[in-house]
Amino acid sequence: MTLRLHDTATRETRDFVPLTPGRAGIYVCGLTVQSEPHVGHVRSAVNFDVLRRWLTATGHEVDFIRNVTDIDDKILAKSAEQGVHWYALAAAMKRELDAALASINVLPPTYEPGATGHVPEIVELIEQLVARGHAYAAEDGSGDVYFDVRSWPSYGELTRQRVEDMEPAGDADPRGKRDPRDFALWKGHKSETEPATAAWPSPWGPGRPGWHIECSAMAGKYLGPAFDIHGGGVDLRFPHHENEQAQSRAAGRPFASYWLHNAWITTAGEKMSKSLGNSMLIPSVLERVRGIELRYYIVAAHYRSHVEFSFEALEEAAKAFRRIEDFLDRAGVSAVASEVPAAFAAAMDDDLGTPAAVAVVHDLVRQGNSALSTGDSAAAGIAAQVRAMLGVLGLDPADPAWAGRGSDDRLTEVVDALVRGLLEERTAAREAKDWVRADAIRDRIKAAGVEVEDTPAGPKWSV
RNA sequence: GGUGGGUUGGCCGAGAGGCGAGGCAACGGACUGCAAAUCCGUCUACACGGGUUCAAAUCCCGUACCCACCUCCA
Repeated sequence: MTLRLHDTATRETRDFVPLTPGRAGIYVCGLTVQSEPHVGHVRSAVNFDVLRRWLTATGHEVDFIRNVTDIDDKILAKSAEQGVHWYALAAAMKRELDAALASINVLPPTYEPGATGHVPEIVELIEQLVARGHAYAAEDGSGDVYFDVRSWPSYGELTRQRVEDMEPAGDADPRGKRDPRDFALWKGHKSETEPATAAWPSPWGPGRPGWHIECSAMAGKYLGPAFDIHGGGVDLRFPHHENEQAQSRAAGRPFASYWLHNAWITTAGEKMSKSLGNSMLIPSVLERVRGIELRYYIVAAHYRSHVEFSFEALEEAAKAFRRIEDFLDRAGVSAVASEVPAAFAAAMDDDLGTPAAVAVVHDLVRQGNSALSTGDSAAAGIAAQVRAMLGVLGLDPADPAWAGRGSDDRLTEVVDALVRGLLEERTAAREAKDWVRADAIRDRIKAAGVEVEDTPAGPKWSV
């Protein structure tokens, strides 16, 4: 069976056929580093991380490029408000993003280019577009350069919209545009309002890149004129991805073969960016659940399904994940199977059907628990398969990526030593059938937040 | 106005013509000194109104409501 992906450009789920067999080039639009990352932001990263891991697991060599927009209107506006350098704000937010992604085990991209480091490539691409008659310098002397939407007949093809039907940007300043729908490739420097550091030299005078052009330039540089998969959030389909494709194709580059878009996470029906309090920011969410549990929550929903975020649902997901973890604990440290079960592979091949894939994990967990309770030796093999599946989803609790998060090893040793003494007393009481005393000890430990379970192998404690 | 998506059991969340995804919660049973964990079982749902079909949550027509995008957005 081969991987099938839902291509939002054609609205079809079709076989993934890489341009070069055994290789996959993926470009994902990352974040504009202008504020702290929230749950919605990391969903996109997790979704495409799962795609990457599955392609890798099925024998592809993956080139995974995720950009970071480190200069734009918002960064400039926010930094001005806060009285800091724009690059200081961008760098600080980039560190927050890195920390958030690391906390949920999102693999670092093969390379993570930023717009500010690719001005020459951007300028070169704009020059190509001007030379081909698809872009023009603004006639108002602003130093802006615009893409000429009317010069590119297939503009709108990605989102199946006709230029005439598009709502003209009423609020936008038409400046030197030939058509209100033309968009900026290059933004001339505004020396009276913008810092001098936010400008780079260009044939059209000092300025900075427009938002869309950076992705075309960087995808082209690292993945070539044609590459396999372009990803991002649904909101980026238009205008961002439409414009990226128009720019790239107008410059003679075939661009992406498949377009993948992840759906939103909302709160109370609203976009997170609108309703956002601090509680949806990653550090606060991680005060409620562990990173691996947050990741499970994201992975358990299909990437194209809208998710209504709630802490109740998140905590429920955490419980479901602990069931998987508990099984692995009970089964003991195991190997990782080299192959994933066929039902799991089939689910993943079907447009990354992680919900069905997670259901397969749970089926195996139940079988494994059953084997453990009857002393069946199959349990170890099942645990190895479970670990293999979790690995693909980035959810293997034994992955060193999770180490050091959630529990401190030295502290665990200290607690273990203290609790063990009490448990020995309790065991003695139980052997003497002194249930009152045994339960009193268990209650005392519980009052400190430690649960005790009696297992055939003796008492076990957990926080 | 244009474009795309949605409405599934107490809850979360899959599925896309027949064969009950999975989890959480609840209830019953097994196990246990009692628990916990685990296992077995129970709870038979698809917004509404028509239609097609031997068979519809799934296809078609209509209606209602919700969400996203239309140049800041993951």
